[in-house]
Amino acid sequence: MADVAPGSRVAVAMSGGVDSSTVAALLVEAGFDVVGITLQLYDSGAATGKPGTCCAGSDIQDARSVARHLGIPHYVLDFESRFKADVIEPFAAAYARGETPIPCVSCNRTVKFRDLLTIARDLGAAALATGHYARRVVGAIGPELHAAADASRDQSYFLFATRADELAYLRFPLGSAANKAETRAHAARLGIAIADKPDSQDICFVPNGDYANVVAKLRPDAVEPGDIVHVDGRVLGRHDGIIHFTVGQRRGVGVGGIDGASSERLYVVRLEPESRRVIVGPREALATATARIVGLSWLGGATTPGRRVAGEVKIRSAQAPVAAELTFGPAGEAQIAFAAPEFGVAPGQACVIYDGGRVLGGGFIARN
RNA sequence: UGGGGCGUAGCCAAGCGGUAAGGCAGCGGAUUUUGAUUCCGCCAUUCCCAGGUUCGAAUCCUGGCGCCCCAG
Repeated sequence: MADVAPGSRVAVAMSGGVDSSTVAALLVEAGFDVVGITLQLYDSGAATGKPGTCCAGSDIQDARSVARHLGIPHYVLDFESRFKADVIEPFAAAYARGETPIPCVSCNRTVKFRDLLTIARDLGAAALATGHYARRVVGAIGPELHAAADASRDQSYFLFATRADELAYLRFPLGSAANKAETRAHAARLGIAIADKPDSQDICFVPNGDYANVVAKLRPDAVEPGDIVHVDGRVLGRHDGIIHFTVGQRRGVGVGGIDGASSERLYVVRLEPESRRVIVGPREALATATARIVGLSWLGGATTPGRRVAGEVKIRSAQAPVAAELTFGPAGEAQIAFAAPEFGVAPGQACVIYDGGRVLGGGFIARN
């Protein structure tokens, strides 16, 4: 926050969780004119009783009481329709297409860093702070996005689509925290009642982790049963809809020990929405050397087609970066070549490329 | 109805007289602001059925029943 004038107004995106509540408290303590903003993103009734998610109904109450405790103004904005259009519907559409969406990225790039950010500006705030574990480092030509100091909590993967102009306005005060315990210690020290609240997990708008049920309601057409087919051609069984599967998945396929077949673990290798087939095979069948990414977002300089960039990539959040090379393709596209084969490269998921701890950019893994 | 083989958990399968391996699937948990992966734990008082031998049987014997293969 060093580059924000002391005492100036700062907006804080308060989800009602420990992290963003602590950010608000720390900024109040540091003397900023803090304004809390909480978004109502979906029907809170549907998620009632589901603790630990980032934006649930009860969390709005938590955010409100933290703001009251801190003595700061607090606004709750109804973003339900935008969230539905920009996050939930694309989420369902992706599953219907046989992809595995990553709603947190959609949410950050639209509802939070586009819409909420605009409102923060309208409120006269000099910056918008969030509770993300990522670092914003001011480099030679402007702010850069870096992984959090605590690699185990790093959330930069979910922020790869952040644009330079947005990054200029954003602040992530927790990015340099040593670990979550440090955040909780701050929360306790600053008298935040929810200092011990569990971490969020699962998709915030999906109660009980049953995302397929949410997809089914929005896209009943996408829930047609089909065959489960082995890569060698054998039909092993039936499934209840392609939306229940993701590339790389092992459990829940339900086709172990088929009629004398070898008792090897079977993974989902590919989804074929046209024929509604789920193709499964041994782990080796998942090995992938390259991936085409679309919807490229780039913070690392020129994107001239043919230009190559060596770095490390993540194709899922909870994974150590692995060596790879990116080659820019036509507008918005790039090709990734992994130094060693990757297993479980799922279309729809994000592929983020790093240079050391710095996020250069990323995109979404395309099918085929 | 001659010959041969086999019947162990949802599936595959070890065991060959000493008190039921393992794998797959499934279930539970840990991890995780996506989906997954991974890891940990659980999962046959019982071996097709009925008798018998034995201190002791899934393992040996007898008789059933059920499959499979070859030959008619």
